[in-house]
Amino acid sequence: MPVTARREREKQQRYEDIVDAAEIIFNENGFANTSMDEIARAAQLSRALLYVYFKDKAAIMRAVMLKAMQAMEARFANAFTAEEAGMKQIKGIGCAYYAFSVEESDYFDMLTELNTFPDPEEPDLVAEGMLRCRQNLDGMMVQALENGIKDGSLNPEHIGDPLITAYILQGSLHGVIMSTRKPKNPNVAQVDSEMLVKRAIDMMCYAMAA
Amino acid sequence: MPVTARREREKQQRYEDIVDAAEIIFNENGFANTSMDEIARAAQLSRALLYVYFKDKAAIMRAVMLKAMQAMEARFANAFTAEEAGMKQIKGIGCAYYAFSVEESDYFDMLTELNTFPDPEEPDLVAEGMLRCRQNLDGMMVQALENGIKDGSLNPEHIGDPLITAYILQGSLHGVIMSTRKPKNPNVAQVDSEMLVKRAIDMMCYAMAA
DNA sequence: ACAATTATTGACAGTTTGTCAGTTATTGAC
DNA sequence: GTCAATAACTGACAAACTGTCAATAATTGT
Repeated sequence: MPVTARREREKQQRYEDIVDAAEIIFNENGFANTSMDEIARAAQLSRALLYVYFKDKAAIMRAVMLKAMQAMEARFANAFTAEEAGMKQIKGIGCAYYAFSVEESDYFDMLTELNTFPDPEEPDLVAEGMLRCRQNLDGMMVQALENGIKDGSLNPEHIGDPLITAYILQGSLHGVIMSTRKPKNPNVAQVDSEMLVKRAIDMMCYAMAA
Repeated sequence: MPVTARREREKQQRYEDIVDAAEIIFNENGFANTSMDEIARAAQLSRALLYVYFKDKAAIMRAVMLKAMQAMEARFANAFTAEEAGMKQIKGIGCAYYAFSVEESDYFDMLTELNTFPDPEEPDLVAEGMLRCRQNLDGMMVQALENGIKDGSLNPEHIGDPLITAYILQGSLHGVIMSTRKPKNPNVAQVDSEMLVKRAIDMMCYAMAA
């Protein structure tokens, strides 16, 4: 009689209901302009119940951010397995990052916010999930770089420590895409952002090519 | 009888008092955890008076962000004028950016936040100042790139449209530095961030070199 | 001296937050 | 089926914060 198990499943379901509802509202109004009341209404629950499942609004936000990271991880994995050669894998991951930023732009923006978002007071399951996700992302990049060194498509001299290079690639690509997303600078708004990002990817690849 | 002028100066002074006080509190507690009351107390003014000078808390934040941009602009200008050759100017600006992120890290973090910060409902003097600042930044980068093409230190084929390349350089460098600043990823925390950033600069320069 | 203008503030109404005592629903034992 | 125990859920409260406005205080020119 797995009654405990069913309870557990229902609890999990409520949790996801809340996160799914919050995701919509956050994307509509932004984190700061969203109240717990709105989330509760969207999830058809009482506001007080939200506090049973989450410490506060920021904790809900982090749960949504984890979803965003996992969505990106899936795209990275697709791009990674679609190619054999290291250079092509790197380029593929770069393009996947850009596609992600266009096709799941809300998630991309959440990952941008994550950079300035406060960490939880005490690590929880969400933080743990984020960490695993990050490690997977890093792992794929490192693997691709090592592949490229082995298969001769990348220059080991230019890459040095693959982990460091992976950080550089991720950071710079995120920065470039980010700078084209909310164009407070009217000049940037006018440029073709796809071309710009592709050029950035090409520059990095050129700098690493054998 | 420049009594009006003195009034104007005093008004300007109050304005700056508020911004200076807010800057400290924001950096201590973060924007979200700062109340108008705290700012008012720090500036030794009544809370209501803040609303005479600023529409709301976000407007004060934007004023601080403008200061941050101007601080960075000054560093860019120093680096730019310190060199003659285009390549050296670009590299110098890159290093200045990193130095800025270390020596004025609070300002750097504010500029990171600026990416996800809401724009004012209606453009004001602060927004105008930011725009000018951005144009100056872009202008210096473009100038340096054009210098490099003229003096043969940079490869025009690899640069293409200097403005596009300027955006790429700024975006990617900001992204790389940002990714090393709040290391939610414990691995990143362990790496030598100066080395990492310098390597990123070298990669970009290598990709543009003649 | 005083009317007019400008600067400043106290205090109010409206939101939102986090909590907790209390209510309702579900379960397993008998 | 009944009922005590446990779990799920909620109404309602105190505290904090926001933005505004009428009222007060200070400064100016006449």
